[in-house]
Amino acid sequence: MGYVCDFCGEQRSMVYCRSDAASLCLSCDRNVHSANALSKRHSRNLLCERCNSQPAIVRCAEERISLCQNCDWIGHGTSTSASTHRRQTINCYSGCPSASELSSIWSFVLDFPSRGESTCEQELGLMSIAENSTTNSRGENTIDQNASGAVEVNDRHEIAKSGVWHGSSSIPESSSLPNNPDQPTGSANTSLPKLYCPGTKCPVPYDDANLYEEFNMDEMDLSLENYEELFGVTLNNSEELLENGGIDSLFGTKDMSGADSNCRGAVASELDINAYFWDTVSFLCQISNGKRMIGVILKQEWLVDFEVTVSSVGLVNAIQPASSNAASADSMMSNKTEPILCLTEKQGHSNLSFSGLNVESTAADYQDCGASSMLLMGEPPWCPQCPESPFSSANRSDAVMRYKEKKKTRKFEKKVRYASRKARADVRRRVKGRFVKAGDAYDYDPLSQTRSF
DNA sequence: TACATTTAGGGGACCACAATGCGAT
DNA sequence: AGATCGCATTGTGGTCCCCTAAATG
Repeated sequence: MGYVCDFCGEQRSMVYCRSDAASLCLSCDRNVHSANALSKRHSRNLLCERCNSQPAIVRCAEERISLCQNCDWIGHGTSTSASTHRRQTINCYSGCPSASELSSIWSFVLDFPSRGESTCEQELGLMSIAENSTTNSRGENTIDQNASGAVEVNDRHEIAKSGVWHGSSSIPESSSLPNNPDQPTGSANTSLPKLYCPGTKCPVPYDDANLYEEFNMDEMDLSLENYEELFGVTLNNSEELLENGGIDSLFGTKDMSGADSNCRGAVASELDINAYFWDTVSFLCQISNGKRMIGVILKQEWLVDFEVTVSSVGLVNAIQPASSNAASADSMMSNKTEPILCLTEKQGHSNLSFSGLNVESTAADYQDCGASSMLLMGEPPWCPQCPESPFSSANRSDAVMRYKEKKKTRKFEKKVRYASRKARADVRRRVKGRFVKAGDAYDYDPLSQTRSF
């Protein structure tokens, strides 16, 4: 069962645009990405035919199916029989390629056995070249070009040229391959993620010391969507998070009954603290009434950010080592790799919501703690797990590997949550950058090449 | 070296309105 | 319990403006 186009909501989606974070049918892909020069530069790829949510990076010749990295690994990385399947790299593209262009990029593009019912394939052949196309003297549609004057096809050097490899091993990274003179420099999405086989095939063995060295809060993804991905456990119910030790067990904290009371001075009034981090997971927490604050501090760099972010609510004083405490500022700052869980509690009851899931929690769920005390303790962040903890070391290792993998492929492009809104904004007229009412005089029309005054 | 001025860069605010969320019916 | 309605909120991009840090005199 496929998914419908994010834009028209009617046609079956076939391509994925990372920039728009949208799955589009071919027709809408063309319409959306022909709007302006910038949108033409969006790198798109086929949609994974298995999960229908991620861009496909390989095509299995045996199964005749396009797969994203994850599905590829699931299908080929774990099965010895399937691991020998011939697979072909799927190149991404930008610009507004014609049907012939697309078929040249994806030789199999007109041969989707599992999508025969879709009308998009027909569109591929019938796709009209609209406003951006020209017709030559022979009445043939010419290929749309992007700002640089050419349809960009991003390949992956030699492996992409030959296009085929076998086995379950990782796709060779671009950097390990000879430079391809044809490769357009600076084109988007040229470095596809390295494939990992968690466990024995992981090219970088999990190493605790290395782990914390690699953590950099600056690169943390602030999305709770990572929960399942990172921990390998589905958070079916927010209560699960708070049961069995709740966040404490998740974070591997220990009893903080003897914690520095200075932390208790950190009180927020009405506030939303947006981000709480723990290693590979990040929480989006909303504190309903400022009764409780949770902070996780990983490294000095992030500590600074944390202070700045919530200084207005007084947490700075709480997480900074108090003068009365034996932990000096130096020791705090030198303890870069040790996360701190700082929980403050003003009242016994508060509402936490985790990404929309409201959680009723009681004071017993958390213990007051002191950041500086944590520092003194010097406990590693991954404290021994409770026996009943769902997060075994194996799961954790998997989570760490997933985190590392994601870290390598992470991009900091602006995420567009609603492609339809973006499309609307892209064509909306403005005055000095500001949207103006329809019908009002404007000085900038995104749809026109030149400004109108 | 200390201070004042200039320059460069970053980030937030602003705008309209369709999409979305959510409570009430 | 599900459907419908109506109101409030959200999110989108280009430009301007303010603030801070760095550079210069």
